[in-house]
Amino acid sequence: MTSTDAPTGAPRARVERAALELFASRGFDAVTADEVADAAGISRRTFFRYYPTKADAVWGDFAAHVARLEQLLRAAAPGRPVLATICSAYAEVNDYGAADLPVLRQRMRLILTEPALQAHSQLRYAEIDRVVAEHVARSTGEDPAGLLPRLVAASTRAAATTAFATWLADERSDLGRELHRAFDELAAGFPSLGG
Amino acid sequence: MTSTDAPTGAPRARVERAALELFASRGFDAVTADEVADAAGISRRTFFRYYPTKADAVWGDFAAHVARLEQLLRAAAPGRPVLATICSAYAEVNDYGAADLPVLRQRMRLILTEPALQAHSQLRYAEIDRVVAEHVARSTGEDPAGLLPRLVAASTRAAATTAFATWLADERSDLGRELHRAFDELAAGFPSLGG
DNA sequence: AGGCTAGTGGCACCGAGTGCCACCGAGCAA
DNA sequence: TTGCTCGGTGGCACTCGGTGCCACTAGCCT
Repeated sequence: MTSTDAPTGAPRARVERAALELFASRGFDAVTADEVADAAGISRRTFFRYYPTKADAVWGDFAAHVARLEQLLRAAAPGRPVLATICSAYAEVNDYGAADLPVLRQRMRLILTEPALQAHSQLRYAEIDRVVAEHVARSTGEDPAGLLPRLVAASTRAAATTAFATWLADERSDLGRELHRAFDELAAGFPSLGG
Repeated sequence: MTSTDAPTGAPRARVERAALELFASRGFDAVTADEVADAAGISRRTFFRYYPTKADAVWGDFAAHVARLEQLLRAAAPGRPVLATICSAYAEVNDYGAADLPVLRQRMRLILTEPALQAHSQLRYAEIDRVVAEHVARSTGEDPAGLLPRLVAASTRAAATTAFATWLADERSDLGRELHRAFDELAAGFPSLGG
């Protein structure tokens, strides 16, 4: 992802790389938007035209991410268990090639550890939750705003972010495997808790 | 909660009421910190000494909230199922008298609908997650940073916020009942999903 | 009285975002 | 070539959240 050469794709990628690098080395709050803009060779004003927020520079083309997730969910086999479908969709959307993994790690480390980005992430997650809740609603015939669709969306997202966290903590782990471990626990009502 | 008369408790409560009222009527972003301070009869500078952030004025004494949750979890019967303990703790911490319910509704509506507050809430939730994860770690003998404690903390919090959302959507619903509905689904692996 | 302390307010500053306008370059018509 | 529009850019000034600093006041103690 984020490596498409759409019209004016190149400068955006430059900004994103500069931002990630600066934030990772000096901390999100300690880097001003001016510095990111300078490092990317554009003006501060243009930076805020590319990304509505300093935080948004960390998330690549997130709208495409969500769109892809939605596509996967819509294309899923109708008979398949809902949680399995959601797990596969999460796994596939986050299936990066080995070359892109370092950037993903850098990005996720920032999002999960920097308070400002942690806060901002809730707004991005809400878009994901909407898409997942709609899928659950389609699968069960319930209202997307009802308890079950919302709950499944929120819990699966919780599983996904938890998987990301444990994946980050272990340099050698595999993201897909962590996702499955988390979803398996969730789907079975946390059997590892015992009683 | 938040109705204790601790030293200098009164002015803080005035600020909180003014903030809640203004934010609810005109929207969080449309109200400046100056306006809240004026409405509460204090200076802007003092406002930011009471609350480190405009958003924090919406959450009452949240630290006490978390402390109470932690106490309940520590005092729980050791043999009891972990999820049941967590559900009870959430329910008890959020068990308000009828007189305080309107304020709670106002507060939660703001937190769940205003984007800026939605983002900020993630930082508060992280404190809750820490406490819950530690409880799970104590109960299972695992590392609090491991997958299971983190996952249970994140999923139960997801259940709680979902319960809040459905509670908000129905004027006549009972928060405790919504919490139990959500936790029951979660603990049983979402039986309502069917297969 | 003098002195200490806690709480307050005012002031100046930084940084994120935004609206506005001026500029520049590519295309296109005459 | 000249003149035109037009999308992308940069500069500028402004609002607002948040912070550091200092001066002031009210108690309170001896």
